[in-house]
Order: sequence, then structure tokens, then C-alpha cells
Amino acid sequence: MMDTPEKTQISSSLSKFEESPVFNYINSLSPIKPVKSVHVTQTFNPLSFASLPSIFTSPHVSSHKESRFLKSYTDPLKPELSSADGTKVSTNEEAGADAQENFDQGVSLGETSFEMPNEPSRIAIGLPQTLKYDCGSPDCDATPCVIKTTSVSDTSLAIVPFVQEAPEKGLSDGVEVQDTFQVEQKRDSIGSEWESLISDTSDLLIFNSPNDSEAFRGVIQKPLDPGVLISQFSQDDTNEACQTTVDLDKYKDQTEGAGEMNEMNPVNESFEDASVTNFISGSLTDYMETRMSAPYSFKPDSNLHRGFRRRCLDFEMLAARRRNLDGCSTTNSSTDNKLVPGKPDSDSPRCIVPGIGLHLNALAIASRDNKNMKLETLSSGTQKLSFPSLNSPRTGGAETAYESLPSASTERETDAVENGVQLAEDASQASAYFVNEEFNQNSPKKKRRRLEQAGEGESCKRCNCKKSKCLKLYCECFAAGVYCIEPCSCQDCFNKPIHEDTVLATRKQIESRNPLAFAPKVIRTSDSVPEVGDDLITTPASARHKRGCNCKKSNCLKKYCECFQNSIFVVFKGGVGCSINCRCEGCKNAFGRKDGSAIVETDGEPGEEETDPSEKNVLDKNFEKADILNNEEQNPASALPTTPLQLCRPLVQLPFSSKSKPPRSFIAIGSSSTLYTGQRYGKPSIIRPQNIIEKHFQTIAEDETPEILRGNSSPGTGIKTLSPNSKRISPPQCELGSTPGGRSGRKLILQSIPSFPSLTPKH
DNA sequence: GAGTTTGAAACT
DNA sequence: CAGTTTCAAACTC
Repeated sequence: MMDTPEKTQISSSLSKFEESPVFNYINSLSPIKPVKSVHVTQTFNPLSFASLPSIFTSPHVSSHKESRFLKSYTDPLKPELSSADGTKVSTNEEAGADAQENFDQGVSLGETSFEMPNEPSRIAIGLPQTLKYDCGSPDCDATPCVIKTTSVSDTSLAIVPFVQEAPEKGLSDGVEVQDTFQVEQKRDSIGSEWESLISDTSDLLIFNSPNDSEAFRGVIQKPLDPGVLISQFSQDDTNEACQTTVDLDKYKDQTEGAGEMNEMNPVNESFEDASVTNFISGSLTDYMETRMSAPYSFKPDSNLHRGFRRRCLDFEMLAARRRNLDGCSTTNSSTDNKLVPGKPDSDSPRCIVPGIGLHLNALAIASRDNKNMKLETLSSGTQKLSFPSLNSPRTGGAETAYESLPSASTERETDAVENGVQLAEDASQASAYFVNEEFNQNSPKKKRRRLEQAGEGESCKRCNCKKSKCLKLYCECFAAGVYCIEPCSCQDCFNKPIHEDTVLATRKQIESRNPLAFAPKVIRTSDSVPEVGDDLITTPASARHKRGCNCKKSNCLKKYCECFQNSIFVVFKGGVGCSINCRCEGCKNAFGRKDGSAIVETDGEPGEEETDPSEKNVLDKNFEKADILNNEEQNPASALPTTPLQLCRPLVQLPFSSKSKPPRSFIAIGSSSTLYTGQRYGKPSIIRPQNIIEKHFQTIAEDETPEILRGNSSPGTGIKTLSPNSKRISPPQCELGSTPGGRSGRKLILQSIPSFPSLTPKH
């Protein structure tokens, strides 16, 4: 490999590169002289970064990998970054130390964001710059190919290459790392590069994929310092693509579920292949789709997704659809097969959100799957991304998945933005969630919730059906398009792979009656676009319950109310409030009343709503109670689909749904799980009226958010800002696209938690 | 953990 | 479409 012609080319190019003014400039800027500038250069030269700029714009970069990204990124690029940003770029050593620290502290994204708020920005900035300058990060090796082939605009993609670098190596010694890196690079032929690239990308981009989640799990599960694991992982991925498998194995060994890891490897490989193919073809969309689809197609071994044992009923459809879409994607086909309904056994995670930010979601989901995971994760410090999503249990994941697919292909920017948001949210939520979980574990209620949520979050809800046989919408599992699993306490359950035929038949029947029966209940309205749908109209919240509630006694302040239920989670995305569609009586939903007023905005609210002390108490209680788990439901993803922003995403119709609406089940992950959602944020934080939250966010955002974020070039951000809910939140999210945002988001969350006073929405 | 409350889903 | 019943989650004790 080392001798491969390509390498040589690179070398030659390096020399050229060095000569270039840019190179000189960079060198001058960077405090640290890249030991092997040549090295870096090499990579970049080959690459044509022309397209890069666009890429970076997107927030998509998976935040979850941030830590990883940072590490790797910093090491190689650090010189560049420093020069480019002008901001202090951590030296390699620093980077390494930081990275390690970060990891140690907690891979947790949230933590990362807290402590290293700047880094994200740095990274974000650095990447683009790097591209401009062509300075190569060690990562560049792989990157170049990717970039060139894909003319993708996706940040995530662009980033991927960088990520590849193994952090750990760099950690201990910046210099050494570089050397090593060079050596490795040399060794690795282009082919290897591709692999590494792919693997990396997959990691970054597709955390959503079952594999990722599992990988994360592995990391998380690992009793050892998660950071270490992660770092290792990244190293392996980045530096030694070929060795990736081996490394993974290591992970396996480390991780309790060895089997999981094994599975992952294969999957990753397949993904890689597919991704490569896609890239080559030059279609980012394809790539994304592949990625997205991958998760579904995956049929993770049972072991992998223990938590996900449940299978997404909708998967089949997805798979089928996917097949249609991508006739070509090699991997897809395989994956699809896995998804095939026929397999009752399939453990595929039902809800993996395909979005870029998904990884976080995946994490969250994974965590949910395994309660243990949550804890572990917490320790590690990761978040939920859950991004997705995010919706009420029922709505859940299906939406996310559903949406995600289309969106990815169609709207990048939007997606990016949303993804970024999701990521941020997810991450934050996840972190919050984890935290909460840890704290909460003790209480029985919490326990219960955890279980429930875990199920939900994971995409799978746990049901307790006794008479419905889990074949009616009463059953959350069924409603979510998920099979019941062990955790369920249902009796005479027919919602199992064994009874797949029955399930499908029943499902169809229900859909025939109500095409939207399995559609996401919560529709995310575009924050930016106020008008949007019918739902929105009055409600300030960015998301709305599709049908609206019919509450009479709960005042929409309890989880009995589906709107409220969702609102709890949605906080980050914008709570789901009641809307005109609701027929509720005495609505006091803080996130949006039937009349359109929101507590937050309550300036003019009617006295009734205004806050009854008693009501307040209720809310607080509810919020508190409402575990983050609930929030998880919200999965942004689910909501997203409908959102105007989401709009971009073409809805993919599942075979099932008579109408175009996506079955929740699909995305279960995202939506239902909402995993991310961090409900955890601390209950308080989340719940609190948006005002408070927003304020917090703002404050934080303003103060802490990197310039980039503020300035945010990211298109998405601007838009989101519009919506009340998303406003504050969005900034971080958007940014996070790359990471910064994500972190910021995390920060916000964490910080917010403590600060959140009590509800007092009004003031 | 048992019992109650609640509102969605299902049914008529 | 409205009213009633069924159901399971949410909640309370």
C-alpha cells in the first residue's frame, strides 16, 4: 500500500504544495511547525477543495463525533487551524491532551461542549480553512478522494476525512502522531484510504446506523473510560482503515457484547463499500441515501441491538422503497434484505435516524435500549441525539426515519440545518438525559419511566397491553410500528415477528380506516416558516400535534395530553403546543394553547391561563416528572418530516401507509425515542417555559457561541431563529452542524439545567 | 403494587 | 359525526 502510485503522487504534490504561498502562509501562522508539513500537504494536494466551502456550511457534521473529530482534526490540522482562525489553535500536544481529556471527561458530547466550547468553532472554522489552503490534515488522504468525487456540499462528508485521523495517536504526541500518521498514510494505499474514509464517514455521518449506535454502545458499555475507547476507535478508523476491522475487534473484546462489535465491522465494511461507490458516482445524495438506508437495511445481529430488539415494522417498506430508489447501491441491497420483513428475528434497531446528526440519536437510542447504556453513556458524556427525534412515543421514530431518508437526498442545507439542530438537541438531550438518568435511576418511577422511555427512546416503547394483543393503536409498540420486545409486559401479544403476517394485516386494516393512523402525531412546523400548516397556525410552538388533543380534565398539562406529552420533549425543537386543531377544554399547555397563545409569549394571555399557582405547580410537576424520556419522544426527526424545512425532504411513501405519511415506526428511533431528547435535561430545564429556556440559550449562545455560530453563515440557523422555540436553540444547532453548534447546544442544555428556575413562564 | 383517572382508540 | 365503550397509559396513594 505504502508504495502505491497514488502515494507518490501525493508526495510530489506535497512538495508543490509546500511551495505554494498558501502553504507558506500557513506555516508562518501556525505556532507549531508541522513536523511533516509535507505530509499534510500531500493529502491535500490531490484534493481539490473547491467544493469544500459549501460542504462546511452544513451543520451536519455529526456532533457526536465531535470529540473524535476534534482530536483527529486538531492534531493534524492544528497548525492550519491556528493560522487560519487566528484563534488559538491548540498545539498538537494540546489537542492531544484536550482530546484525551475530553474523552476522559466524557465522551459525552455535552461535556465536551461545556468544556471545550471553543473547539467546535475552531474545528468548524478550521475545516473550511483547511480546505481553502489545502493544508492537509493527515486525514486528507482519504478526504481528497471523497471531496473530489462527491462534489458534495455536505459538511459532514467533507469533514469525514478529517475525522479519520486517530486522535489518540495525536493525543500523546502531536509530533509523533504526525509521523505515525505519515507512515501509516504511506502504507495505506488509496484503497485503504477509501476504506478509512468510508469508515470514518460512516462513523461521522451515520452514527445513526445501527452499527454506529452499537459502536457507541460498545464504547459506552465499556466500563473503561469511554473516551479512551472512542479515541481508539477513531484512531483505528482514521489511521488504519484496513485495520479498522481489527480495531473493532478490540472494541468488541473490550465491550461486553463482543458479538455486537463483530457485527459492526461487517456492516461498516459494507457501508464503506456502498459509500465509496456512491461517492465515486459523485452523487452525494446517493451517498446519503445509502447511508440512511443502511441502518435500515442493516440487520444488526441480535446482539448488536439488544436494546433494539424490536424490529421496525415499517422497515420492510423502507427497504423496499430503498431498493427501488437505489438499485445500485450495493450495500443497500444487502441491507435491505436484512430489513426484509420476513425476518422476525431481525433485531434491527427500529429507529435509527438516518440524519447526519443521527449518531447522537443513535447513541441516545442505544442508550435507551440499554438502560445500562444510558448510564454508561452518561459517564462517557455522550448525548442523544436523538435527534430525532424525537416525537411522542407513538409518533416516533418512524417519522424520523421516514423523513430522514428523503431529506438527506433532497435538501441538504435544510437537512444540514435540521440535522445540526437535531444533533445538538440530541446531543444535549442525550447528555441531559443521561445525566438525569443517572440521578433518577433510583426512584421507582424513574425506573419505570426509564424502562418505558428506554423502550420508547429506543424506538421501542414498552407496552403493557392486556387485551389488545398489541394489535391496536392502544399499544404503543404497535402504534410506533415496532414489535414488542422483552421489556414489554403485554399479554397475548401478537405484535411479534412470529406473527408478522397478522401484524401487517392488522396494520393495513387500521390504515385502511385511517391512513394517518401510523403517521407521526407530531408535526414539526418549520420554525422559520411560521405559516406552514394547518396545525401551526396558532401555536407558537414549532411542532404541532397533528390531530390535536381532546383533553377535558387535564388542562393539557399532563401527559394524558398528547400535545403536552410531546411538548415536554420538544423543548429544544420547539415544544408542541396545542393548536386550533385541538378540541381541548381549559387548555393550559405552556407550549401553545389552543387559542394560539403560548405561555412563553404569554404577554397577553388570558388570565385563566396565566398562571394559576396551582397550575404552575402542576406544570412543574409534570415537567419534572416528564422525564427527558418523554422528550425523547419528540424526536425532532419525526417532527421534522413535515416541517417546511423538512419540506425539502420528499416524503417517501412507505408501502404501508396508504397516504404518504410516514409510519412512525420507521423512525421510531428518532421520533419516539426522542431519545435524545434529553428529557433529561433535567426535567426542569426542559420543561420550563420556553421563555426561560430561550433566555438561557440566548445567553449562552451569545456569550459562548463562537462567532461562527453567531454569524452563522449556516443558512439553517437563520431560519430557525425565527421560530420562538428554535430561535435560541437553533443557533447552536445550526452551528453544530459541524460540531460547534452541537457543543454549544450541549452547553446550553447543561447550563440551563441548573439555572432553570422554576416554571414561571410568565415572567 | 393496586387502584384511579384520563383521553385516545375503537366501536356503534 | 356523535355517543359510547374499550383500552392502556398516566397518575395517585
